Amino acid sequence: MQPEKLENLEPDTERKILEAAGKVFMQKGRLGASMQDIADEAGINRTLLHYYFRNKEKLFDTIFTKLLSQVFPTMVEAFASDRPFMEKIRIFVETYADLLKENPYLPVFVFQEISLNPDRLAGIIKHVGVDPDLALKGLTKEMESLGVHGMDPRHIIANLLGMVLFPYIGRALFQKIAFQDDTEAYEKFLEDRKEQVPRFVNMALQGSGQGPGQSRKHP
Amino acid sequence: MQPEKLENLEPDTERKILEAAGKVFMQKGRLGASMQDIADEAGINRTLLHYYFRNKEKLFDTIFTKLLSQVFPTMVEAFASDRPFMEKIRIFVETYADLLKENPYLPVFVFQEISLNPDRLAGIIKHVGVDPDLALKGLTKEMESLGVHGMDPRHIIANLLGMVLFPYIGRALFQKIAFQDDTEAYEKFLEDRKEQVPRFVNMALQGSGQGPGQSRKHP
DNA sequence: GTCTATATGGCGATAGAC
DNA sequence: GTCTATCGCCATATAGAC
Repeated sequence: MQPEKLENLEPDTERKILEAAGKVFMQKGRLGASMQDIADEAGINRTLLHYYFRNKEKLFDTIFTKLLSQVFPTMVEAFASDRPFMEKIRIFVETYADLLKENPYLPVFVFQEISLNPDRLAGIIKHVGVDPDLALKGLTKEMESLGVHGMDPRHIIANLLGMVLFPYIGRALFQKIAFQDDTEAYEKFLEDRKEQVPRFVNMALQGSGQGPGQSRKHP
Repeated sequence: MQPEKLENLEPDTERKILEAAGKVFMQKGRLGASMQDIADEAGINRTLLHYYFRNKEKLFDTIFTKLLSQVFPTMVEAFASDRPFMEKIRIFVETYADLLKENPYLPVFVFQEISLNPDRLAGIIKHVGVDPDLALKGLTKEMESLGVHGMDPRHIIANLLGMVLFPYIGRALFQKIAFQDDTEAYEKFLEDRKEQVPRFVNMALQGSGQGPGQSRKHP
Protein backbone atom coordinates (compact mmCIF):
# COMPACT_ATOMS: atom_id res chain seq x y z
CA MET A 1 0.00 0.00 0.00
CA GLN A 2 2.62 2.60 1.01
CA PRO A 3 5.72 1.84 -1.00
CA GLU A 4 8.94 3.72 -0.37
CA LYS A 5 9.53 5.53 -3.63
CA LEU A 6 12.54 7.63 -4.51
CA GLU A 7 12.28 7.62 -8.27
CA ASN A 8 8.57 7.55 -8.97
CA LEU A 9 6.69 8.80 -6.02
CA GLU A 10 3.06 8.20 -6.84
CA PRO A 11 1.32 6.05 -4.33
CA ASP A 12 -1.86 7.67 -5.47
CA THR A 13 -1.79 5.45 -8.54
CA GLU A 14 -4.71 3.54 -7.12
CA ARG A 15 -6.72 6.71 -6.76
CA LYS A 16 -5.92 7.69 -10.32
CA ILE A 17 -7.02 4.27 -11.53
CA LEU A 18 -10.32 4.42 -9.69
CA GLU A 19 -11.03 7.87 -11.00
CA ALA A 20 -10.18 6.93 -14.57
CA ALA A 21 -12.06 3.64 -14.40
CA GLY A 22 -15.18 5.34 -13.10
CA LYS A 23 -15.10 7.83 -15.90
CA VAL A 24 -14.39 5.36 -18.69
CA PHE A 25 -16.82 2.71 -17.47
CA MET A 26 -19.61 5.26 -17.21
CA GLN A 27 -18.98 6.63 -20.66
CA LYS A 28 -18.43 3.41 -22.56
CA GLY A 29 -20.11 0.79 -20.43
CA ARG A 30 -18.54 -2.32 -18.95
CA LEU A 31 -18.18 -4.10 -22.28
CA GLY A 32 -17.30 -1.05 -24.35
CA ALA A 33 -14.48 -0.02 -22.05
CA SER A 34 -11.14 -1.75 -22.51
CA MET A 35 -8.41 -1.98 -19.93
CA GLN A 36 -6.29 0.00 -22.35
CA ASP A 37 -8.85 2.80 -22.38
CA ILE A 38 -8.73 3.01 -18.61
CA ALA A 39 -4.94 2.88 -18.50
CA ASP A 40 -4.75 5.69 -21.04
CA GLU A 41 -7.22 7.80 -19.11
CA ALA A 42 -5.21 7.26 -15.94
CA GLY A 43 -1.94 7.89 -17.74
CA ILE A 44 -0.37 4.64 -16.65
CA ASN A 45 0.69 1.32 -18.11
CA ARG A 46 -1.99 -1.22 -18.78
CA THR A 47 -0.51 -4.00 -16.71
CA LEU A 48 -0.59 -1.81 -13.65
CA LEU A 49 -4.33 -2.23 -13.63
CA HIS A 50 -3.82 -5.92 -13.16
CA TYR A 51 -1.33 -5.30 -10.42
CA TYR A 52 -3.75 -3.21 -8.36
CA PHE A 53 -6.95 -5.04 -9.25
CA ARG A 54 -6.47 -8.56 -10.42
CA ASN A 55 -8.75 -8.43 -13.43
CA LYS A 56 -11.30 -6.34 -15.21
CA GLU A 57 -14.21 -7.86 -13.34
CA LYS A 58 -12.77 -7.01 -9.93
CA LEU A 59 -11.99 -3.49 -11.03
CA PHE A 60 -15.47 -3.06 -12.34
CA ASP A 61 -17.08 -4.42 -9.19
CA THR A 62 -15.13 -1.98 -7.10
CA ILE A 63 -16.27 0.95 -9.21
CA PHE A 64 -19.86 -0.18 -9.43
CA THR A 65 -20.24 -0.81 -5.73
CA LYS A 66 -18.64 2.53 -4.98
CA LEU A 67 -21.03 4.38 -7.28
CA LEU A 68 -24.16 2.76 -5.95
CA SER A 69 -23.03 3.19 -2.37
CA GLN A 70 -22.89 6.87 -3.11
CA VAL A 71 -26.25 7.07 -4.84
CA PHE A 72 -28.47 4.86 -2.71
CA PRO A 73 -28.16 6.61 0.63
CA THR A 74 -28.83 9.96 -1.01
CA MET A 75 -32.03 8.56 -2.37
CA VAL A 76 -33.37 7.01 0.78
CA GLU A 77 -32.14 9.62 3.22
CA ALA A 78 -33.86 12.38 1.34
CA PHE A 79 -37.13 10.73 2.31
CA ALA A 80 -36.15 9.45 5.72
CA SER A 81 -35.73 12.90 7.23
CA ASP A 82 -38.50 14.54 9.22
CA ARG A 83 -38.90 17.63 7.09
CA PRO A 84 -42.24 18.50 5.55
CA PHE A 85 -43.19 16.52 2.51
CA MET A 86 -42.70 19.09 -0.21
CA GLU A 87 -39.43 20.04 1.37
CA LYS A 88 -38.26 16.46 0.93
CA ILE A 89 -39.29 16.52 -2.69
CA ARG A 90 -37.38 19.71 -3.29
CA ILE A 91 -34.25 18.41 -1.58
CA PHE A 92 -34.47 15.15 -3.46
CA VAL A 93 -34.75 16.86 -6.82
CA GLU A 94 -31.97 19.33 -6.20
CA THR A 95 -29.62 16.75 -4.74
CA TYR A 96 -30.03 14.58 -7.80
CA ALA A 97 -29.82 17.49 -10.17
CA ASP A 98 -26.40 18.31 -8.78
CA LEU A 99 -25.26 14.71 -8.73
CA LEU A 100 -26.37 14.16 -12.32
CA LYS A 101 -24.88 17.36 -13.55
CA GLU A 102 -21.50 15.99 -12.55
CA ASN A 103 -22.21 12.42 -13.63
CA PRO A 104 -24.54 12.64 -16.60
CA TYR A 105 -23.83 9.11 -17.80
CA LEU A 106 -24.51 7.55 -14.42
CA PRO A 107 -28.17 6.57 -14.84
CA VAL A 108 -27.85 4.89 -18.24
CA PHE A 109 -24.75 3.13 -17.04
CA VAL A 110 -26.26 1.87 -13.81
CA PHE A 111 -29.56 0.74 -15.28
CA GLN A 112 -27.96 -0.92 -18.26
CA GLU A 113 -25.61 -2.81 -16.01
CA ILE A 114 -28.27 -3.88 -13.53
CA SER A 115 -30.55 -4.89 -16.35
CA LEU A 116 -27.80 -7.02 -17.87
CA ASN A 117 -26.66 -8.49 -14.61
CA PRO A 118 -29.27 -8.25 -11.87
CA ASP A 119 -27.37 -10.55 -9.53
CA ARG A 120 -24.76 -7.93 -8.87
CA LEU A 121 -27.40 -5.94 -7.01
CA ALA A 122 -28.03 -8.32 -4.15
CA GLY A 123 -24.57 -8.03 -2.71
CA ILE A 124 -24.50 -4.27 -3.03
CA ILE A 125 -27.85 -3.76 -1.34
CA LYS A 126 -26.60 -5.78 1.61
CA HIS A 127 -23.38 -3.84 1.63
CA VAL A 128 -25.14 -0.49 1.73
CA GLY A 129 -27.91 -1.56 4.03
CA VAL A 130 -30.85 0.51 2.91
CA ASP A 131 -34.26 0.16 4.51
CA PRO A 132 -36.87 1.38 2.07
CA ASP A 133 -39.80 0.09 4.11
CA LEU A 134 -39.27 2.74 6.70
CA ALA A 135 -39.21 5.54 4.15
CA LEU A 136 -42.25 4.07 2.41
CA LYS A 137 -44.25 3.93 5.61
CA GLY A 138 -43.37 7.51 6.39
CA LEU A 139 -44.38 8.61 2.93
CA THR A 140 -47.78 6.98 3.22
CA LYS A 141 -48.47 8.81 6.45
CA GLU A 142 -47.40 12.14 5.10
CA MET A 143 -49.42 11.77 1.95
CA GLU A 144 -52.52 11.07 3.99
CA SER A 145 -51.92 14.14 6.08
CA LEU A 146 -51.83 16.02 2.80
CA GLY A 147 -55.22 14.68 1.90
CA VAL A 148 -54.03 12.06 -0.57
CA HIS A 149 -55.71 8.81 0.35
CA GLY A 150 -55.32 5.28 -0.90
CA MET A 151 -52.37 5.97 -3.17
CA ASP A 152 -49.39 3.66 -3.12
CA PRO A 153 -46.40 5.93 -2.35
CA ARG A 154 -44.32 3.91 -4.78
CA HIS A 155 -46.18 5.59 -7.57
CA ILE A 156 -44.90 8.90 -6.30
CA ILE A 157 -41.38 7.53 -6.11
CA ALA A 158 -41.58 6.14 -9.62
CA ASN A 159 -42.99 9.42 -10.91
CA LEU A 160 -40.32 11.42 -9.21
CA LEU A 161 -37.41 9.22 -10.27
CA GLY A 162 -38.72 9.08 -13.79
CA MET A 163 -39.08 12.82 -14.08
CA VAL A 164 -35.69 13.49 -12.57
CA LEU A 165 -33.77 10.83 -14.46
CA PHE A 166 -35.36 10.91 -17.88
CA PRO A 167 -33.75 14.14 -19.09
CA TYR A 168 -30.38 12.47 -18.51
CA ILE A 169 -31.21 8.96 -19.65
CA GLY A 170 -32.81 10.16 -22.85
CA ARG A 171 -30.72 13.23 -23.36
CA ALA A 172 -29.10 12.37 -26.69
CA LEU A 173 -32.48 11.58 -28.16
CA PHE A 174 -34.59 14.21 -26.48
CA GLN A 175 -32.18 17.05 -27.05
CA LYS A 176 -31.92 16.24 -30.72
CA ILE A 177 -35.62 15.84 -31.35
CA ALA A 178 -37.18 18.45 -29.11
CA PHE A 179 -34.36 21.01 -28.91
CA GLN A 180 -32.87 20.82 -32.41
CA ASP A 181 -29.74 19.54 -30.67
CA ASP A 182 -29.14 22.90 -29.01
CA THR A 183 -26.93 22.03 -26.04
CA GLU A 184 -27.24 25.38 -24.32
CA ALA A 185 -31.00 25.35 -24.53
CA TYR A 186 -31.00 21.87 -23.09
CA GLU A 187 -28.86 22.85 -20.16
CA LYS A 188 -31.22 25.66 -19.43
CA PHE A 189 -34.01 23.11 -19.56
CA LEU A 190 -32.21 20.89 -17.07
CA GLU A 191 -31.80 23.85 -14.75
CA ASP A 192 -35.48 24.68 -15.06
CA ARG A 193 -36.47 21.23 -14.01
CA LYS A 194 -35.24 21.86 -10.47
CA GLU A 195 -38.22 24.14 -10.19
CA GLN A 196 -40.67 22.46 -12.56
CA VAL A 197 -40.56 18.96 -11.14
CA PRO A 198 -41.34 19.87 -7.52
CA ARG A 199 -44.08 22.21 -8.70
CA PHE A 200 -45.60 19.49 -10.85
CA VAL A 201 -45.62 17.08 -7.93
CA ASN A 202 -46.97 19.69 -5.62
CA MET A 203 -49.85 20.52 -7.91
CA ALA A 204 -50.63 16.89 -8.50
CA LEU A 205 -50.80 16.16 -4.79
CA GLN A 206 -52.34 19.32 -3.45
CA GLY A 207 -54.60 20.29 -6.28
CA SER A 208 -54.08 23.78 -7.63
CA GLY A 209 -52.26 26.64 -5.97
CA GLN A 210 -48.76 27.06 -4.60
CA GLY A 211 -47.70 24.67 -1.94
CA PRO A 212 -44.75 24.97 0.43
CA GLY A 213 -41.25 25.09 -0.88
CA GLN A 214 -42.15 27.21 -3.88
CA SER A 215 -41.27 30.77 -3.13
CA ARG A 216 -38.24 31.60 -5.19
CA LYS A 217 -39.12 32.65 -8.67
CA HIS A 218 -42.13 33.64 -10.69
CA PRO A 219 -45.35 31.65 -10.25
CA MET B 1 -44.36 -25.40 -37.14
CA GLN B 2 -44.18 -26.83 -40.69
CA PRO B 3 -42.98 -30.40 -40.31
CA GLU B 4 -42.51 -30.52 -44.08
CA LYS B 5 -38.84 -31.21 -44.25
CA LEU B 6 -37.29 -33.00 -47.19
CA GLU B 7 -33.92 -31.41 -47.11
CA ASN B 8 -34.15 -27.95 -45.61
CA LEU B 9 -36.60 -25.67 -47.28
CA GLU B 10 -36.90 -22.50 -45.22
CA PRO B 11 -36.82 -19.28 -47.17
CA ASP B 12 -38.15 -17.46 -44.10
CA THR B 13 -34.70 -17.72 -42.62
CA GLU B 14 -34.37 -13.99 -42.88
CA ARG B 15 -37.46 -13.44 -40.79
CA LYS B 16 -36.19 -15.84 -38.16
CA ILE B 17 -32.89 -14.01 -38.07
CA LEU B 18 -34.50 -10.62 -37.61
CA GLU B 19 -36.69 -11.91 -34.85
CA ALA B 20 -33.84 -13.58 -33.04
CA ALA B 21 -31.49 -10.64 -33.49
CA GLY B 22 -34.04 -8.21 -32.10
CA LYS B 23 -34.54 -10.35 -29.05
CA VAL B 24 -30.88 -11.02 -28.37
CA PHE B 25 -29.71 -7.46 -29.05
CA MET B 26 -32.34 -6.05 -26.72
CA GLN B 27 -31.49 -8.45 -23.95
CA LYS B 28 -27.70 -8.37 -24.13
CA GLY B 29 -26.94 -5.11 -25.87
CA ARG B 30 -24.98 -4.60 -29.06
CA LEU B 31 -21.64 -5.49 -27.50
CA GLY B 32 -22.90 -8.21 -25.20
CA ALA B 33 -24.59 -10.08 -28.01
CA SER B 34 -22.42 -12.33 -30.17
CA MET B 35 -23.27 -13.55 -33.63
CA GLN B 36 -23.27 -17.05 -32.17
CA ASP B 37 -25.94 -16.04 -29.63
CA ILE B 38 -28.16 -14.78 -32.40
CA ALA B 39 -27.59 -17.83 -34.56
CA ASP B 40 -28.46 -20.10 -31.65
CA GLU B 41 -31.61 -18.14 -30.90
CA ALA B 42 -32.63 -18.39 -34.55
CA GLY B 43 -31.68 -22.05 -34.71
CA ILE B 44 -29.38 -21.63 -37.68
CA ASN B 45 -25.73 -21.76 -38.52
CA ARG B 46 -23.64 -18.76 -37.61
CA THR B 47 -22.29 -18.10 -41.08
CA LEU B 48 -25.79 -17.74 -42.40
CA LEU B 49 -25.98 -14.46 -40.58
CA HIS B 50 -23.12 -13.22 -42.72
CA TYR B 51 -24.81 -14.49 -45.79
CA TYR B 52 -28.01 -12.53 -45.18
CA PHE B 53 -26.48 -9.46 -43.57
CA ARG B 54 -22.89 -8.87 -44.39
CA ASN B 55 -21.64 -8.18 -40.91
CA LYS B 56 -22.72 -7.59 -37.35
CA GLU B 57 -22.92 -3.83 -37.79
CA LYS B 58 -25.31 -4.07 -40.72
CA LEU B 59 -27.48 -6.55 -38.90
CA PHE B 60 -27.58 -4.33 -35.89
CA ASP B 61 -28.42 -1.23 -37.90
CA THR B 62 -31.31 -3.01 -39.51
CA ILE B 63 -32.72 -4.04 -36.16
CA PHE B 64 -32.16 -0.70 -34.53
CA THR B 65 -33.73 1.31 -37.31
CA LYS B 66 -36.65 -1.05 -37.39
CA LEU B 67 -37.26 -0.69 -33.67
CA LEU B 68 -37.06 3.08 -33.62
CA SER B 69 -39.23 3.37 -36.71
CA GLN B 70 -41.84 1.51 -34.77
CA VAL B 71 -41.52 3.56 -31.60
CA PHE B 72 -41.16 7.12 -32.87
CA PRO B 73 -44.36 7.47 -34.84
CA THR B 74 -46.36 6.05 -31.95
CA MET B 75 -44.91 8.75 -29.76
CA VAL B 76 -45.50 11.71 -32.02
CA GLU B 77 -48.82 10.61 -33.45
CA ALA B 78 -50.32 10.23 -30.04
CA PHE B 79 -49.91 13.99 -29.67
CA ALA B 80 -50.54 15.01 -33.23
CA SER B 81 -54.16 13.89 -33.21
CA ASP B 82 -56.99 16.33 -32.56
CA ARG B 83 -58.46 14.62 -29.54
CA PRO B 84 -58.81 16.45 -26.25
CA PHE B 85 -55.65 16.81 -24.25
CA MET B 86 -56.27 14.32 -21.48
CA GLU B 87 -57.44 11.84 -24.05
CA LYS B 88 -54.07 12.10 -25.75
CA ILE B 89 -52.32 11.50 -22.48
CA ARG B 90 -54.37 8.43 -21.81
CA ILE B 91 -53.77 7.03 -25.27
CA PHE B 92 -50.07 7.74 -25.04
CA VAL B 93 -49.72 6.00 -21.70
CA GLU B 94 -51.72 2.95 -22.70
CA THR B 95 -50.04 2.58 -26.05
CA TYR B 96 -46.65 2.58 -24.41
CA ALA B 97 -47.76 0.34 -21.61
CA ASP B 98 -48.69 -2.29 -24.17
CA LEU B 99 -45.59 -1.81 -26.24
CA LEU B 100 -43.35 -2.06 -23.18
CA LYS B 101 -45.12 -5.05 -21.81
CA GLU B 102 -44.04 -6.93 -24.91
CA ASN B 103 -40.60 -5.35 -25.14
CA PRO B 104 -39.49 -4.66 -21.59
CA TYR B 105 -35.81 -4.30 -22.48
CA LEU B 106 -36.45 -1.82 -25.24
CA PRO B 107 -35.92 1.45 -23.34
CA VAL B 108 -32.64 0.54 -21.66
CA PHE B 109 -31.39 -0.89 -24.91
CA VAL B 110 -32.31 2.13 -26.99
CA PHE B 111 -31.05 4.74 -24.57
CA GLN B 112 -27.82 2.91 -23.89
CA GLU B 113 -27.15 2.58 -27.58
CA ILE B 114 -27.98 6.18 -28.41
CA SER B 115 -25.96 7.40 -25.48
CA LEU B 116 -22.98 5.36 -26.68
CA ASN B 117 -23.38 6.26 -30.31
CA PRO B 118 -25.43 9.42 -30.83
CA ASP B 119 -24.51 9.64 -34.51
CA ARG B 120 -26.68 6.69 -35.38
CA LEU B 121 -29.70 8.82 -34.55
CA ALA B 122 -29.36 11.42 -37.28
CA GLY B 123 -29.93 8.98 -40.10
CA ILE B 124 -32.86 7.31 -38.40
CA ILE B 125 -34.65 10.56 -37.66
CA LYS B 126 -34.41 11.48 -41.30
CA HIS B 127 -35.57 8.03 -42.31
CA VAL B 128 -38.64 8.20 -40.09
CA GLY B 129 -39.38 11.84 -40.76
CA VAL B 130 -40.87 13.03 -37.49
CA ASP B 131 -41.92 16.65 -37.00
CA PRO B 132 -41.94 17.36 -33.29
CA ASP B 133 -42.38 21.11 -33.73
CA LEU B 134 -45.90 20.63 -34.90
CA ALA B 135 -46.85 18.48 -31.94
CA LEU B 136 -45.11 20.91 -29.59
CA LYS B 137 -47.00 23.89 -30.94
CA GLY B 138 -50.28 22.07 -30.59
CA LEU B 139 -49.45 21.08 -27.03
CA THR B 140 -48.74 24.66 -26.05
CA LYS B 141 -52.08 25.79 -27.36
CA GLU B 142 -53.98 23.04 -25.63
CA MET B 143 -52.27 23.66 -22.34
CA GLU B 144 -53.22 27.31 -22.46
CA SER B 145 -56.81 26.40 -23.15
CA LEU B 146 -56.58 24.30 -20.01
CA GLY B 147 -55.43 27.31 -18.04
CA VAL B 148 -51.77 26.36 -17.84
CA HIS B 149 -49.81 29.39 -18.92
CA GLY B 150 -46.13 29.99 -19.58
CA MET B 151 -45.09 26.36 -19.22
CA ASP B 152 -42.80 24.83 -21.77
CA PRO B 153 -44.66 21.75 -23.05
CA ARG B 154 -41.40 19.87 -23.19
CA HIS B 155 -41.55 19.64 -19.41
CA ILE B 156 -44.79 17.77 -19.76
CA ILE B 157 -43.27 15.46 -22.34
CA ALA B 158 -40.26 14.80 -20.15
CA ASN B 159 -42.48 14.18 -17.14
CA LEU B 160 -44.69 11.83 -19.07
CA LEU B 161 -41.89 9.87 -20.71
CA GLY B 162 -40.04 9.63 -17.43
CA MET B 163 -43.06 8.34 -15.55
CA VAL B 164 -43.94 5.86 -18.25
CA LEU B 165 -40.45 4.56 -18.92
CA PHE B 166 -38.88 4.50 -15.48
CA PRO B 167 -40.70 1.43 -14.18
CA TYR B 168 -39.15 -0.49 -17.08
CA ILE B 169 -35.73 1.13 -17.17
CA GLY B 170 -35.22 0.74 -13.46
CA ARG B 171 -37.22 -2.41 -13.00
CA ALA B 172 -34.48 -4.72 -11.75
CA LEU B 173 -33.51 -2.18 -9.13
CA PHE B 174 -36.90 -0.81 -8.21
CA GLN B 175 -38.60 -4.17 -7.97
CA LYS B 176 -35.92 -5.50 -5.71
CA ILE B 177 -35.77 -2.53 -3.38
CA ALA B 178 -39.36 -1.39 -3.19
CA PHE B 179 -41.19 -4.65 -3.85
CA GLN B 180 -38.93 -7.20 -2.16
CA ASP B 181 -38.40 -8.61 -5.63
CA ASP B 182 -41.99 -9.76 -5.86
CA THR B 183 -42.54 -10.08 -9.61
CA GLU B 184 -46.30 -10.48 -9.40
CA ALA B 185 -46.69 -7.42 -7.22
CA TYR B 186 -44.58 -5.48 -9.65
CA GLU B 187 -46.67 -6.49 -12.61
CA LYS B 188 -49.74 -5.37 -10.75
CA PHE B 189 -47.93 -2.10 -10.16
CA LEU B 190 -47.19 -1.73 -13.87
CA GLU B 191 -50.84 -2.34 -14.64
CA ASP B 192 -51.87 0.28 -12.10
CA ARG B 193 -49.71 2.87 -13.73
CA LYS B 194 -51.96 2.98 -16.76
CA GLU B 195 -54.43 4.67 -14.46
CA GLN B 196 -52.11 6.44 -12.05
CA VAL B 197 -49.96 8.30 -14.54
CA PRO B 198 -52.77 10.01 -16.45
CA ARG B 199 -54.45 10.89 -13.18
CA PHE B 200 -51.24 12.37 -11.83
CA VAL B 201 -50.81 14.48 -14.92
CA ASN B 202 -54.43 15.51 -14.89
CA MET B 203 -54.28 16.67 -11.30
CA ALA B 204 -51.03 18.51 -11.88
CA LEU B 205 -52.46 20.39 -14.83
CA GLN B 206 -56.01 20.98 -13.74
CA GLY B 207 -55.55 21.40 -10.06
CA SER B 208 -57.65 19.14 -7.89
CA GLY B 209 -60.69 17.18 -8.95
CA GLN B 210 -61.32 14.56 -11.57
CA GLY B 211 -60.66 15.50 -15.14
CA PRO B 212 -61.72 13.67 -18.28
CA GLY B 213 -60.61 10.13 -18.93
CA GLN B 214 -60.78 9.13 -15.28
CA SER B 215 -63.98 7.34 -14.62
CA ARG B 216 -63.08 3.75 -13.94
CA LYS B 217 -62.25 3.19 -10.31
CA HIS B 218 -62.42 4.88 -6.97
CA PRO B 219 -61.63 8.62 -6.66
C1' DG C 1 5.90 -0.95 -8.45
C1' DT C 2 6.48 -0.42 -13.15
C1' DC C 3 7.74 -1.83 -17.53
C1' DT C 4 8.25 -5.18 -22.06
C1' DA C 5 7.13 -9.28 -24.10
C1' DT C 6 4.18 -12.96 -24.73
C1' DA C 7 0.53 -16.45 -24.01
C1' DT C 8 -4.38 -17.49 -24.45
C1' DG C 9 -9.04 -17.30 -25.93
C1' DG C 10 -13.03 -15.49 -28.18
C1' DC C 11 -15.26 -13.48 -31.92
C1' DG C 12 -16.05 -11.58 -36.48
C1' DA C 13 -15.32 -12.65 -41.02
C1' DT C 14 -14.22 -15.27 -45.34
C1' DA C 15 -13.15 -19.40 -48.40
C1' DG C 16 -14.74 -23.21 -50.34
C1' DA C 17 -17.24 -27.84 -50.51
C1' DC C 18 -21.86 -29.48 -51.17
C1' DG D 1 -28.59 -21.42 -49.42
C1' DT D 2 -26.32 -23.91 -46.04
C1' DC D 3 -22.54 -26.15 -44.01
C1' DT D 4 -17.28 -26.98 -42.29
C1' DA D 5 -12.87 -25.27 -41.73
C1' DT D 6 -9.87 -21.65 -41.00
C1' DC D 7 -7.74 -17.01 -40.76
C1' DG D 8 -6.70 -12.84 -38.29
C1' DC D 9 -7.62 -9.51 -34.86
C1' DC D 10 -8.07 -7.64 -30.45
C1' DA D 11 -8.52 -7.76 -25.48
C1' DT D 12 -7.55 -9.97 -21.16
C1' DA D 13 -4.19 -11.81 -18.53
C1' DT D 14 0.43 -13.42 -16.96
C1' DA D 15 5.72 -14.00 -16.86
C1' DG D 16 9.66 -11.99 -16.00
C1' DA D 17 13.26 -8.18 -16.39
C1' DC D 18 14.44 -3.90 -14.10
